[in-house]
Amino acid sequence: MSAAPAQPPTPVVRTRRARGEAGARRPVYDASSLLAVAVAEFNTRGYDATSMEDLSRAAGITKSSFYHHVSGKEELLKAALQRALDGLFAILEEPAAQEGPALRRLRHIIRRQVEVLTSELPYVTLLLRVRGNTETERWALARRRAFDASIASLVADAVADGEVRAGVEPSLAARLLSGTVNSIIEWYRPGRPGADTLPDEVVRIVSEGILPPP
Amino acid sequence: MSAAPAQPPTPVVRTRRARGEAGARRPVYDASSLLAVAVAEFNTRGYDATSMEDLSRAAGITKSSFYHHVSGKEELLKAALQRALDGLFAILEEPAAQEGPALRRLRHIIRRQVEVLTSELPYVTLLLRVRGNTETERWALARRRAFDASIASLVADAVADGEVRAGVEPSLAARLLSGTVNSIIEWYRPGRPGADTLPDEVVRIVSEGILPPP
DNA sequence: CCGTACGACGAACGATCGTTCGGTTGCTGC
DNA sequence: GCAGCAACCGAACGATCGTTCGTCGTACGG
Repeated sequence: MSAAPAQPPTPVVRTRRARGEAGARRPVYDASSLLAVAVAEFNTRGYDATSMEDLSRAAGITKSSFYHHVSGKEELLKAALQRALDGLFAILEEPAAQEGPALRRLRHIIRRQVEVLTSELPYVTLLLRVRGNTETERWALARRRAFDASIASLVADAVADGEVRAGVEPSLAARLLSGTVNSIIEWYRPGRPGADTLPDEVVRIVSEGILPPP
Repeated sequence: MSAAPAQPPTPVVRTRRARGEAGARRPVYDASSLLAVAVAEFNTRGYDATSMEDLSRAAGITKSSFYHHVSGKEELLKAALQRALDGLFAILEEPAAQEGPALRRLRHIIRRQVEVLTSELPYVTLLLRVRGNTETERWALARRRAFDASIASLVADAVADGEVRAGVEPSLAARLLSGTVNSIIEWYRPGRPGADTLPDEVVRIVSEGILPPP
């Protein structure tokens, strides 16, 4: 499997070994840097199609060495999904997401969701592709559904308050809203110009529409 | 792998054997019915996580029997992707997609794309999840990009004609447009009420927006 | 300058992968 | 009623999967 183009003997970005004040040594790879490498591989080949051999090769060490730092494949997945979910759920805890009229809260959440999608792109990408094969994946799916349900409930509130134009079924609007925002992971890549204006542009587009009304 | 909940010994829907007029026998399973079974499994577990054992069990026969009907796993994938791509590209050949002002053509294509997405749901779902690990997957990815490029070009034409409201960057609008439409596969399931009105609702929402302007 | 702890490594484990093969069964056309 | 063939099955193949283990080299604390 994973007949993807074999990458060249990837140069490894090692966090230089540093001595702690108490004399404790730090590993050459910290857990988060190996996680970043692994998530990048997961996203290009897909989680199931990525072997531990692929991961260790991308990190520049052998498979057995890789296991010296991580506990297993699924633990890597869980850590990545945890990070993505933490970023998303933290949005709901912000004051601007909890106070004020539903429509205003909704717009704030969408703007922040775009920001988290772009800043935590690899982790959220992995989250949005989970299928539910293992217990870890099912847990992530359930948490993700809970997040979407929060937004859907907010859309329903906005409709009930008369803040959203009539004729739009709330559940359909919420689904298309989430779908539109989440689709950003399919094309956004960090470092492109105008990335800082993206959140506002997205909020504007879901508000005004893409095409003009007929 | 594929620790997904083991389904009960699935009852098999066999197309009853029929004698052809010329005396040719038809197999108990025709190729398309086995393809449908396989694609359904691919979509629930993911292509890589689905084993040939899973497919044959879903069809109600053993793995070796399954190979009597199909030539291999990747051939199944290719046939499914072919069907999805054929459905999408056929839209571009319709007269209403080739004649008239860009905005009108665009709206027609979107409406038809929603229809194809729902009528060919399993196949399009598989197409939208392809990652590019094998030559077949890369071929499907390239064809899909060509389809998206056609729509993006049409959006650019509409903007150039002054038919789309100002302030929307054409490439961003096109990407969010495709993302919105494609996200339907994440939640649409056949047989739900109001399915026939979905295409028009989607066209309306991408035209008027989801939330009211601030 | 030595002892040790840790990072890296090769080899191998059982399991499962996609695929093949030879043989059995039961219906069909003649 | 017999020959033939399509459908089916059990068993096994080489490969690769995720994971484990014992060992080696070496940089660092003492």
